Amino acid sequence: MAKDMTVRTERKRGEGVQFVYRVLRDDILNLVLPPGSPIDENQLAERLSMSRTPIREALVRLAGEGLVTTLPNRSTVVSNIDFLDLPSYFDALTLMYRVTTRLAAENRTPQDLTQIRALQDEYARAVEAQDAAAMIAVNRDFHAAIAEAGRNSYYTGMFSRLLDEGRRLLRIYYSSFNDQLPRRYVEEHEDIIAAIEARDIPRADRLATQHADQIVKKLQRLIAQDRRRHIEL
Amino acid sequence: MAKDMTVRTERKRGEGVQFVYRVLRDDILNLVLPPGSPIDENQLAERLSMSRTPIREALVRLAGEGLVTTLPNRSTVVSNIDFLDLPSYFDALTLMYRVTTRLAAENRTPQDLTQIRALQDEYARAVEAQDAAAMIAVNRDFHAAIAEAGRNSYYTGMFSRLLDEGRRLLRIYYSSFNDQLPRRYVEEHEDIIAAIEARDIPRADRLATQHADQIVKKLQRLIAQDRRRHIEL
DNA sequence: TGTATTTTGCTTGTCGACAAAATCCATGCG
DNA sequence: CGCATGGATTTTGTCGACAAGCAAAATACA
Repeated sequence: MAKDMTVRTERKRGEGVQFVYRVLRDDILNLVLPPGSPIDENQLAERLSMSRTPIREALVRLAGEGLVTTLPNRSTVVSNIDFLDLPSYFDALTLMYRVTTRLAAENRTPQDLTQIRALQDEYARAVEAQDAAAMIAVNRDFHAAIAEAGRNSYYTGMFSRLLDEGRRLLRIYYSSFNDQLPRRYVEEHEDIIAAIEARDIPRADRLATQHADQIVKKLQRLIAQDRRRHIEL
Repeated sequence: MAKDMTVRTERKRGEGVQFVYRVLRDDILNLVLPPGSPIDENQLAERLSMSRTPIREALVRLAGEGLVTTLPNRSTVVSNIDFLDLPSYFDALTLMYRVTTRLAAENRTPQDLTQIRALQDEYARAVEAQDAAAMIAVNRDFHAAIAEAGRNSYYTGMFSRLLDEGRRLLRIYYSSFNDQLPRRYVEEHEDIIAAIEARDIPRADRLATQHADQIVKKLQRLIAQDRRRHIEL
């Protein structure tokens, strides 16, 4: 029989929605709920032992972020990853990589640098441990920290959303990860940090562009492979 | 006595949330509800003659877009415009002006051009009529249409949100509008359209940058004036 | 008179219930 | 045998109710 997923924690008033939101968000980004999965409100309400109202509010939030799609009068489902739109996604991602890294080189404080370095260390450990899930999550946080150092809340907001969206994509294609690329990413991160520390804006821009291209190309290759496999079945 | 604001339209099931959302959004963007206004759920529920549930869902959506702020266990209020963050805003706006216009020059179809021209005509009419509200709204749609022509849904999404946010700012400072600048904007729009039609990407980029700088500088001047006025009181 | 504390009133967060809509399923017809 | 029809069931959208939480009013006290 399946594991009992019921969660019956005592929660303070007001924390309910946030709790549901986080649970669902994590499950979606980690592909525990793969794209297309229907989300049953009643079932969730029972599982988390709360009423449907907070569940619905969490779903509305997720829908606002595009992680979930509500079909009127029909079930809400985990949003699909639109593969036709991937070139646009890569384009936007590369642009945000560039502008956030540039701004970081311009505005970083010493505190920002220590924070960024800490995440870089964590990333290196994840690579050493061949822990793909951790690599994906920490990589996200690493670049989010760089964006923070740029001190532009609009960019950090946009970029965070793009990176979250990307987590699902990476999860699909980087699930088994045993080549030498991650190590290369570690080195590229080091270079980026150096440029940010040196306040060398053009170099930061160049490195960020290269790094983004690197990742995008790798993903495109993996996706192309995957496509071919599907066709040849 | 105040006008009776009660709205008692028969609405189909499922349209309730969208209705509230649109009413509130319009009121917020048009400063009918100025920043800081508290939004009372009960009052709204009575005014729109529906229960609090759909109202809350609409508020959650608006909170997700940053247009309202929910203080836990306290009233939700219309989000303030963060004047300290304005340089960041202008920066992000300029960037999005550039990339969307570039992409439009690259990918526009004839249909896109007719759509853009239609909005440009509408804008010119608004300028002629000295209708500031219409100018602001149509200007938004004009640039959104250019973004659409660029065929990158991530950019259009980001840009739309920035433009909406900007509507409030423009509303504050462009409420009385009687100088020669709007006419200049019309001309600049014309030039941008020409560059997009000619698929001249560098020129489109340059013109978009100039146009954005123009608007940003004007706003900064108005804001600086306003600041001084406040201080001198 | 001024400050600390209780009370009161109002607003929000959550709940269970109900009705409209959609889906499912069995039956009947071509 | 396939497809349409219609009722039963599930699921969503909305409602009214109620308790927890906060702010201001009222009270007690120095």
